[in-house]
Amino acid sequence: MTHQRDRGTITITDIARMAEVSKKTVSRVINDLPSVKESTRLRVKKIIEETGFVPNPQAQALALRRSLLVGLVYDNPSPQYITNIQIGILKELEETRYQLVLRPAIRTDPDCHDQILSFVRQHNPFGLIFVPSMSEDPELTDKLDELDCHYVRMACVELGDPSRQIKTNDADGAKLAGDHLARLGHTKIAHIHGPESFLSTHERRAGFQEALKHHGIELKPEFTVEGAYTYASGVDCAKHLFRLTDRPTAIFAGNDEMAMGVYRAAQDAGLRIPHDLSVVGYDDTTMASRVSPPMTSVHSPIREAARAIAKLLITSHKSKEHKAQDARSTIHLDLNIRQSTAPPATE
Amino acid sequence: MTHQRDRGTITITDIARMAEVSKKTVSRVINDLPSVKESTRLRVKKIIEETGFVPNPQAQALALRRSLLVGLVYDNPSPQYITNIQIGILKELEETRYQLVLRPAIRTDPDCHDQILSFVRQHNPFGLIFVPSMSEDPELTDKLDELDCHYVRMACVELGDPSRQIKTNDADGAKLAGDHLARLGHTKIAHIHGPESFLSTHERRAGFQEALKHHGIELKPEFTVEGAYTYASGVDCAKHLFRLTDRPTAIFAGNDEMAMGVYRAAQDAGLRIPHDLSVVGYDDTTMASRVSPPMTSVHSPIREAARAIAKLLITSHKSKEHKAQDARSTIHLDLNIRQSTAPPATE
DNA sequence: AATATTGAGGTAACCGGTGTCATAACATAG
DNA sequence: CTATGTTATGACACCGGTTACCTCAATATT
Repeated sequence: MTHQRDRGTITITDIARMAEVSKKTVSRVINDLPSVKESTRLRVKKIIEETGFVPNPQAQALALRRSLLVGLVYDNPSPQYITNIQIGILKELEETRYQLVLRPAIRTDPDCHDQILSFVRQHNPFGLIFVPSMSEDPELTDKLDELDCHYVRMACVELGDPSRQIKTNDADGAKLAGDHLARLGHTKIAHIHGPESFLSTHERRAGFQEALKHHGIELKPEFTVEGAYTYASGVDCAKHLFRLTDRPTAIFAGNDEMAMGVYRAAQDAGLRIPHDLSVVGYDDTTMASRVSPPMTSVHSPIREAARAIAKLLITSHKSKEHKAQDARSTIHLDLNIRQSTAPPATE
Repeated sequence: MTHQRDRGTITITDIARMAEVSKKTVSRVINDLPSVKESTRLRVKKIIEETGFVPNPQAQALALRRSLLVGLVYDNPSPQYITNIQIGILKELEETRYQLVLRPAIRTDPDCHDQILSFVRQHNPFGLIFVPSMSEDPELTDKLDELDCHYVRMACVELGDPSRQIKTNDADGAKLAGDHLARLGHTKIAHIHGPESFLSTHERRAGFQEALKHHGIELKPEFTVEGAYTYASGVDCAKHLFRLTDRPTAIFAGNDEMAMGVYRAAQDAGLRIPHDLSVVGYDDTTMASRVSPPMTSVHSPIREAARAIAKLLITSHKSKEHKAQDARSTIHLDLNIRQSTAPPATE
């Protein structure tokens, strides 16, 4: 007589009874542990299959001190960016039993670390996924190591164990932008970069600078201004550049948000894009293709990168000596050339 | 001698020993249950306070058959919308122990229901939050009722228990749009609405139509076209409208995405906004304020609504007879008038 | 032949809480 | 001063898994 419970959920005890073995043996089968005769293993598996039994996550979490939760730690406020990250991760987690939990953070918040650490201590997540710029905090990762918490990171450069990270190679992306503008014949090229506290700022600026240098063009200090990766800062920085006596004919903005700000400032200043000013963005957001004229932007496959990082979290945990190189090499950057860039107007 | 465990986590047993009471009494204090002498309660509370003890979520979930997970079920793919929803919910959940788990769904997927139901059965979430258009599925909610699963909904109309729902009153929002265009003097007004399968489509269209009627204007069938709430469909629908012999002088799009499509189509057709064509959107996304000219759009406080719905989930569970009217009444819609609307050009 | 090793499997305690029920302490009524 | 509630508290099983440890037979080793 089957003694059904609350929602008629089947437990490991039910399976054990049906297969006429002990709970422990069923547990061995579930976890693919040795010391189970092949015939027994098959018999148990068959019953599990037929009944659709799935081990209770809470009970496992309690016993193993490790839940099925995967925490996504982020601070980038761009909706487009963060939803792409989420979609990528969710895609990878789809067929697994893991659940994605959102852990937004504010890096400047004094108890930002504590919030994450207390989440880890209380909920014993399977692991954490860090995306920029939360991934760039070495102190935090040190603390997590102490707690023996599993995590992987997405970042623009290598920082730590390469087998637990996906590198987005922002410098390479910026090089594409620099190369493109130089080839068009621009020489008076400006760059609006992000805040110094972001590694991507340095990477993108360095890559851009290197590409220009390769073409014998100097990125002048007065043509290099600091924005905040926001629309408003893009407007301000562009206005500043337009006021210079010998204004630039091309601007590479550190991200699309700021590039959109450049569009606005250009319009206000009566500059036509691309005739009077070429603009290149970074991120290739949806907006880039919808503005008028459609904007040239560096495209980074965020979704795929997010999926790869989620995969890494799951696999790197099992096989510690796993090679992440393959995953990393799939991150392919390219420049989406649209109508916001053209050769400089002849005087 | 304190026998520390793995991460030095303190358990209810530790507290019990320190307070010289049984586990059960500590449990009573934690859950604010009666039958605890005031002096005992205070003593236990003090120790809990001092040690920073927090009950283990997995153990509670196992015993109570109810976890601290709150599932967000959505299918709206707009990044801006969904991040606003998330931000609002997270804000409300911040000081609680609940964790937000993402459960994206595809309504047309045949096993969309099964995925949600199996999540519920396996993870025993505290509750689910449904946002449009996932909230409009009566079959699904019936099944959840069977499972005795707690849920709340955000929707544009009332559908079921009002104390477990937040109404966004889309019809009222659309009325604002209709009223605005009519007051400007437009009579040849078109509406690009969403798919018929969305309740918001009907609400917005009805509200818009009613506002026009109030001004003695008819919403002609040939000026009412169906889009898909996407940018591309907006472009197509607008192109169709422009080809009509007596084209409209104003268009109200069912959402900003489609309104952006109208912008593109207008530009391609050489129509200047607002001189040749007035455009009104719905949602008041970030893009609305950044396009050129900045777009008039119906503003709905999504974030606040999301926060309210999360609050409802938590509170309605405790006091079943809780009044949700207050929460609902705070949802205040308004029209953000920008430069995309103007009186029709005189012939 | 005696002993060690291995394989297959079971038993019982445990993870950290909560439910049920019994009981001690105390207050009130008769 | 006992009878009777009521309040405060604890003992113990249980939620559904896992780990540590044990048994027992079959095989390998000396």
